[in-house]
Amino acid sequence: MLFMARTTGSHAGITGPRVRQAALRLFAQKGYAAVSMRAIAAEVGVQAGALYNYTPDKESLLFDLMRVHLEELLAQADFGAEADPLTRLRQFVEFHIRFHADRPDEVFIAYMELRNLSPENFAQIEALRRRYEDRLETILRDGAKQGVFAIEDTKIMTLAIIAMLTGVNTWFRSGGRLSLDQVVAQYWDMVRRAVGAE
Amino acid sequence: MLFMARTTGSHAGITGPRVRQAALRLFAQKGYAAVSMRAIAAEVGVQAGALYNYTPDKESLLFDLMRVHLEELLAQADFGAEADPLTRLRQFVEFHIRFHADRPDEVFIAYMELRNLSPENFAQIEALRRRYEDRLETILRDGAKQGVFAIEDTKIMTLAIIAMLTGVNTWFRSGGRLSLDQVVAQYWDMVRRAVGAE
DNA sequence: GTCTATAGGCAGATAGAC
DNA sequence: GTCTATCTGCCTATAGAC
Repeated sequence: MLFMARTTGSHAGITGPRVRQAALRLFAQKGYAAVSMRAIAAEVGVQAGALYNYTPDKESLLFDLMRVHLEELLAQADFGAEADPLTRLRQFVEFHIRFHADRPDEVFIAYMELRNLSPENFAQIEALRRRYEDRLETILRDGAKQGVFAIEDTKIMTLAIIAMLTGVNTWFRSGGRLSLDQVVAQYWDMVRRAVGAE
Repeated sequence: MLFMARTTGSHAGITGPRVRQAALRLFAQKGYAAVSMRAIAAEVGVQAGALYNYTPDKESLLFDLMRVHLEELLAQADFGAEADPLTRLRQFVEFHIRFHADRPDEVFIAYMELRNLSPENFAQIEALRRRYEDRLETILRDGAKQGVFAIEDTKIMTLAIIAMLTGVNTWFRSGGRLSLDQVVAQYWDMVRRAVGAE
């Protein structure tokens, strides 16, 4: 048969993604603990029991959203080690701002709902985040070693830069006073000065 | 009578503060939505019904914690307008780091639990926070006007500095690798460079 | 794969005794 | 001011029909 008979309901294979998307939106809007499985089911258009075909429990839903988000972050955060540190730092700043501005809900959840993970899942998420921080710290250390940057403590500088850049998400709105290009340019100025380049 | 008879139980006047302290600790640790009135009561050592002698409802407990925190912040954030902008900026950086490091639970709640406020209460809290941001923005604008700072957009610089400084709370632990004095010194270096001073 | 029904438990808030 | 008892309702997760 070239054309397979549709199963009843014909939504096989798409409900799963819709469940994750509904959970993402609601968790970001109201907070994990304040969102019931019934609310997620209602957003998808099914009954609560049906959700358990796609997740073993509510926490796994949260964990998977965080894990996938951070794995995508790591997959895309590639700053060629052959380039000079100043170029790599500029690439990092631009990448971080754009990636996070594109995913406000994921970013919000990944920072705000860590308390709702089991210790094992928490450790996994923290390990992924740590790997991302290490990408920036490597750039800073390379630059400091070559004398391009003047940095007293690369660990603090790493955390300070990430906090500053991630803060963009709390106020940036597409279509507002500033374009994302302008935001990137201004934060790049601040970061370049902060590391003592040029 | 110079000496008043004690009322039965003799705790009149101290249960209220203990309720707020228990709520603060539990909200910060587990999140507002995940903490029940029964859990707060257990921490204080009373039954759940007794809490309603001290708060009309659960949300008021949260709101009052945030409001008092931000009012204390504003009351202490006084940077003499007569001094030069660079000195006032240094005072701001030191004050912000120390004040926030002293109150990790209050800071956490005031940033993470905004979603659980009614629209009216949310607006009040945001107004207080905005007043605090304005104190920094005024310093930056004065410095820019006098040519002491080189700042393209004072609003962005304000938010970037506050995000960077508040980020200290996510990793700083008293007794760790760095003293708070060292942290203050390093962040002051970064901020001074970021605004283009000297 | 989705439904209905339900088990078993906890939630916020209130009433009335002491 | 605190207690016990309770109202009313929602919670996560599972069982079994279709």
